[in-house]
Amino acid sequence: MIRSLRGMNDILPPDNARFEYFLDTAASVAKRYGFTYIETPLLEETALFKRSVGESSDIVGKEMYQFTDKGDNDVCLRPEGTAGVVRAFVQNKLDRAGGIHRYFYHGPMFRYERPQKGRLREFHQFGCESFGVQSVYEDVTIIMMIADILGALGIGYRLKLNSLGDHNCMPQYREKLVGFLDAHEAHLCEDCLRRKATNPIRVLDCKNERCQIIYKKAPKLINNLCESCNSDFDTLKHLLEENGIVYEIDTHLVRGLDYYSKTAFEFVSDDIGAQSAIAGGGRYDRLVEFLDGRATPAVGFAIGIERLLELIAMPEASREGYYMGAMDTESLPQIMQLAKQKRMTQNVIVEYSPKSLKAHLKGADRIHARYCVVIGENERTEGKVWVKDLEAKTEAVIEAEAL
RNA sequence: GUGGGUGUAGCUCAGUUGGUUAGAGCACCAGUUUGUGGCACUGGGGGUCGUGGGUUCGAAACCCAUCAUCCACCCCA
Repeated sequence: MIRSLRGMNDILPPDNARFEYFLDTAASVAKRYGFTYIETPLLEETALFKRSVGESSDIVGKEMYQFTDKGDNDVCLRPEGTAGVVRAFVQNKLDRAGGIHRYFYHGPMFRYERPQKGRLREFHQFGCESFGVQSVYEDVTIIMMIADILGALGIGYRLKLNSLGDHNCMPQYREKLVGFLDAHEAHLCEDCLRRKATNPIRVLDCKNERCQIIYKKAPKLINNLCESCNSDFDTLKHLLEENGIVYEIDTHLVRGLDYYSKTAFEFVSDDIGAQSAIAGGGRYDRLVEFLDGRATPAVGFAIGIERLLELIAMPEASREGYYMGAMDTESLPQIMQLAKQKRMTQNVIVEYSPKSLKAHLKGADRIHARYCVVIGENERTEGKVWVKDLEAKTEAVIEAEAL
């Protein structure tokens, strides 16, 4: 038997209903916030991700589905959504057009990782990207939008917040931190020594207890922000408070992708296992430039759809649609015609084998149909149909055209 | 990439210190006699016990390998 590849799943009932419900909900909220749908290719030039996500990240370093195509191009399946949207933004010269551009997207992402609960090799994200707004108010709006989406789905969460500084204060802080790490080099774990060289900010996220004890005394980025970063972060916090959004500051929140600056946030759930991040994002003011566009401030996020699925509170399923059947072979053609008519506006399932009324009712009930329509000999000779509303438990024999 | 757990019916799982035709519940199909659903009852279909070796008179069970899957580390959505 041929199986799907490891970490790549089919989405079947009943999860597909949740999946669809999530997309409907998220897209309609995003539209209310002025975002429009954008679709970009699943396959992109490898260089795009190297330059945006960053070579020091695990995603680019070891998790990409990368290969050479028949035209000898170095390509890979997208491991995340932002890079492609930014590429599209630049390629279509929207950076030069000026103004504000807001997009949302959804679709599969690919990362070659060892699968576990909440972590797949092919998974789906819903994300938004906003271009051209410098104001931290946009960051707040985006966070409120995620809260709206999660709220509409009945999903509880904790919001973690941090500021990563900008090209002004971050490099200075980095130096300060490296100085601190040099002073404690003898006591650091191997991973941290490696991180010190590649991406020193990441050491703060180290799970090693001995390292964490040391880092308690490490300089904190949040205390080393420049004036504008600091005041933006304050504004962000105040606005969130005023809008009733509870957050916690997590100075160790260092998004894994290199392009973030200033605002970084992560929505986590405590109910879904070790892979607890359900949404993450932040500001990436330099990324458009990195991808050869004109400097454009931007902020965005992505939601991991599979991680939400089991948390979604679905609206109660009600009886829906029609079940149609005949009691004798002669009546079957009429059922087919009735079904054709009704399908202009309604869901209709037709039972093709003639059977007793009782058996039809059983069948209609099993598929949760609202109405059971049956034609027997009596109805056929009179040009009528028998209809029962399985919810109201009422029934009637009516003219076929009146159905 | 590293560690641990688990593979028996469509699903959830039993299966005694190795013993004869491998079971249950749910689901599915059919029936319970005149044209009335959910309940109940009766019957039925469906399994090369993940795969390949080995030990044994005999393996679903014990051993080895392999594959798959799950969980965790790592990292992240």
